[in-house]
Amino acid sequence: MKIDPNHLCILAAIIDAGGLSEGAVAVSKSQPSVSRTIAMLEARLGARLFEKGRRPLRPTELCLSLAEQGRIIAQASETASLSAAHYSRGKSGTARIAGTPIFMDGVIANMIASFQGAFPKVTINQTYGYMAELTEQLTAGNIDLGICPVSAASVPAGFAFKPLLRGRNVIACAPSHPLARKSAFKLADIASYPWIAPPAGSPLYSDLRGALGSIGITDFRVSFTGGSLASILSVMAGSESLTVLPYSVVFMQSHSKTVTALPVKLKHPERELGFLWREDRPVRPAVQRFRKYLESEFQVLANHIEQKGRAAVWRA
Amino acid sequence: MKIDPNHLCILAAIIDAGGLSEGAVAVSKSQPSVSRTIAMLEARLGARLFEKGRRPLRPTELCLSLAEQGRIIAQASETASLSAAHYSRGKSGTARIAGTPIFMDGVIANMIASFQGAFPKVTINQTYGYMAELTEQLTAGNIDLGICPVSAASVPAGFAFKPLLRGRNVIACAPSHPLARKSAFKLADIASYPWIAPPAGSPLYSDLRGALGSIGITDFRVSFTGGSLASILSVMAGSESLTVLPYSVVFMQSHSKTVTALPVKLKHPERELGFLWREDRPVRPAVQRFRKYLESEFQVLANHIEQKGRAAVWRA
DNA sequence: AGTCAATATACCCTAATGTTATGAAAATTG
DNA sequence: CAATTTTCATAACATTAGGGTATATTGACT
Repeated sequence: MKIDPNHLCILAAIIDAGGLSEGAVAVSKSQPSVSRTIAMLEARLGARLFEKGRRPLRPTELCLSLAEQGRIIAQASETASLSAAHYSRGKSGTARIAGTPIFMDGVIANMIASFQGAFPKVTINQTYGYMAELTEQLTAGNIDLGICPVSAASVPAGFAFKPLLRGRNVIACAPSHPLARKSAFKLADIASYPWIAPPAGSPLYSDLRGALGSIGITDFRVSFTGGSLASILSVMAGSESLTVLPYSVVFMQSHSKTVTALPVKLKHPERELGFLWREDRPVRPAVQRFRKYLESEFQVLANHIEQKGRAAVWRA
Repeated sequence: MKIDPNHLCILAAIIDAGGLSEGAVAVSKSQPSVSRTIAMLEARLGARLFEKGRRPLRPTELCLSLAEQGRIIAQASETASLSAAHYSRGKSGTARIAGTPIFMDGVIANMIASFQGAFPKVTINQTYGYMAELTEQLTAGNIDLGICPVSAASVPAGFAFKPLLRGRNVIACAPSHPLARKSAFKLADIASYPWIAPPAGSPLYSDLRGALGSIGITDFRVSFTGGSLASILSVMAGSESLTVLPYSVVFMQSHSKTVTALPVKLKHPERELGFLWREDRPVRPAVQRFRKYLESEFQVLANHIEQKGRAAVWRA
């Protein structure tokens, strides 16, 4: 015979509360309702659950063993409620994000770290990809959110885009670089250093030529290409190489003193870094939470960048 | 928000069974019923439990974590059902019995042992007492069943009595006793040995005089009195003492070769050993089970006693 | 594209559960 | 020990969650 788990919970509540009336309050039901529920349970079980004619209701041994299970059930039910609440407030769950490697490594990774500090039960699933892969993965439902530089005009149909940071590229080098230590230098000097090119196919790669062209440099030597941010920084630290990086990336690395920006005004790309997602997909709470978190982080970051950048890089 | 434990069970069933329809079968409900239950749950949670528009129904992560609890609940519910079934079949629970010490130790204890072998989850709560205490304890609800010699006529109002064994007392002694080794002896010889008297107040004590009187012995020396069965047997084994015991007790001890009965025909008491209980009290299944068990054991015992007794004791 | 199998909806109905008012009985207290 | 209080049970009634059958809908597969 199957016993309704609810009834077992009520049983446990009565016993733990020390009385039918108190138990009724504990499960927020009326006293008669609980009384009748017990009576029906007894009838179905064909056994008494409380000794007859005792006013401080005394449970039988059967009742006690059933209440044991009732407690377990109440506990599980409570846990379920909590995890549902957690989930729908975005405090647990999974957010699957993907983005361009340089940004993910140079900017987002830091934010993920602090996000995880605040919401440790949210699992972040991070992968890499450029625009084409991102739209593909979003459509396939493999990721929830893309993060990449997009020119607002080129957002594909069916996708939503929320800009976070305007694109500002800078010429980056190691802090120990000869040019970084000069207060002033000629643009022509720049061209003589070896260049690190971002991974082929990345938006940065095309930015590189455009940016240098904008300051009259068309001829330069590429000494290293295709690496991740980590390898770019390593190469840069051990050489006199230059490269073009988003200022946000340089800024985020500034505390580690591995990279700095030269005070050269480049032509900035039309693109803005932002979120990309399919607008026809429901947004899971954890994703929503993560998005909001990054948005506020980026707002702070954007201010800092604007101030520091104006002072140190495009002061010209 | 409180989640109905039943719904969590259903969730678990669906996932474990690998489909809504199979899950419905698993919880023995119709498919539409389960479908609607899920839909309502989703509405209340404000979150999807299964991904929309996927035919082999795919659970969301929230669903999985809820199902986890559902499994716990199903398990607890199952356990509760089982323990209820066990209980109402008398396979678990408690039986509180009390009886006269000599019978409890000499006869019932053995039966309890075998009963416990058959029903290990039934707790037997054994205490001692004579008629007066038994009726008192029964009325107070401290015990479920009394076991003692009662003359059918003297059953108090409100009590029920079920006879198990007619009273047959014998003269008992150690197997090594001089009289036990003789094939024949005069009754007068008996009187010369020291006597062990049963505990004062016990029915046996009054039986002692009556029985010996019936064979013409009125003058005898009491060397030991008041002990339990164990002490009586010990004293008897180490001396040439005689005593009067129920033949059932002597019979049950026969395998241990610590006591034997002299072939003397005594006047048997009017009383019969039997169960005593209050007929206005509901009988718990475990008590019922125990009672039935003892009844059948006693039936067998009664036959054995009748045969063996006729052959060895009251053959005269 | 058509078929099949799985899930969702519509509809009706029963039974469980809730509420308030009230009765009964055990426990407590003067 | 009678009066009172506390606690539980019952009655009567309203509501609705939840069950079933029949049927529509929709992914998935050939």
